[in-house]
Amino acid sequence: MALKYSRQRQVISDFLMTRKDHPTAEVVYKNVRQEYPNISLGTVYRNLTLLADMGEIQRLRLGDGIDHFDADTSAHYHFVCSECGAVTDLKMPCMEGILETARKDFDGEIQGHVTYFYGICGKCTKCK
Amino acid sequence: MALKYSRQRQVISDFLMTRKDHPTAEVVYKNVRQEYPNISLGTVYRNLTLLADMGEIQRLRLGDGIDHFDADTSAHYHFVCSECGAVTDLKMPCMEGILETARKDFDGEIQGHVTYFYGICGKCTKCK
DNA sequence: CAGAAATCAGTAATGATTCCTATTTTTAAA
DNA sequence: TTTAAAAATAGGAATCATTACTGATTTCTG
Repeated sequence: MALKYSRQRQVISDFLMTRKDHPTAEVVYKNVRQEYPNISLGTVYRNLTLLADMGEIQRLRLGDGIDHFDADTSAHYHFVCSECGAVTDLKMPCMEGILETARKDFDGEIQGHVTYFYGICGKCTKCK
Repeated sequence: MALKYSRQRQVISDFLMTRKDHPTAEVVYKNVRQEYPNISLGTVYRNLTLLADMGEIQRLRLGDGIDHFDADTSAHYHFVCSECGAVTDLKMPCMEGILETARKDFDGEIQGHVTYFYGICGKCTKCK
């Protein structure tokens, strides 16, 4: 067996499942530390990467230069607020056909696409 | 007047226009240095940011953690090779309507979207 | 239970990018 | 053309997210 159980990985995974705000590694670290005070940041990073590689979580790269993590591994789109940086899910269907369109006249294999939307979130709109 | 002419910025801008491969700041630096030997990396970064802010070039964030720059400021999509990292333009129309779809049931202002495709480029496909 | 293999905590290293400062350029006006 | 303020530069230090390293600890299999 290559992958051994680890209490730390379990706690990280459990924490991520409770969140719908797509936290960063740093946020995961700070929260997990509440119940596991001497977990190290490196362990958080390593396990987030492991979980993502196993397909149990999703790593989101949304242009802010910081990786966000999402326990919801289904295909769905995200919105990023340019004001406060909040990341939220969008209730829109995954765009089928977009890959077909991209494949036209392309020399190579297109395997997937990344899409996210940006703008000002509801909360920030109201605060102005 | 706020923005003054700078020979360095001109050279950077000129160089970028000759390229269709969306180079990184580091690549711009190495190339520009051929004809401008003591330009500094900080100057390259500052001017790329300035040009992008002025809308004269485009900053591309394609998930590899390194910013790429594109002198073509028209709306178009990119393909990133997961094997070699090459970035190429796709000849597909900008997806109108995608913003409308995203705006449905969303509380906040959606201003735009970022989309890129990934897979294995033609060159890497052949080399296997 | 023992021993190998994986994981950990803590810390150092990395790499892209930004910031800082004394010096040099640019530019508009005298 | 000279001048002086504002902006830009070179070079290097600092930042920040992330990864790598290492000796100690935990997990698992027989």
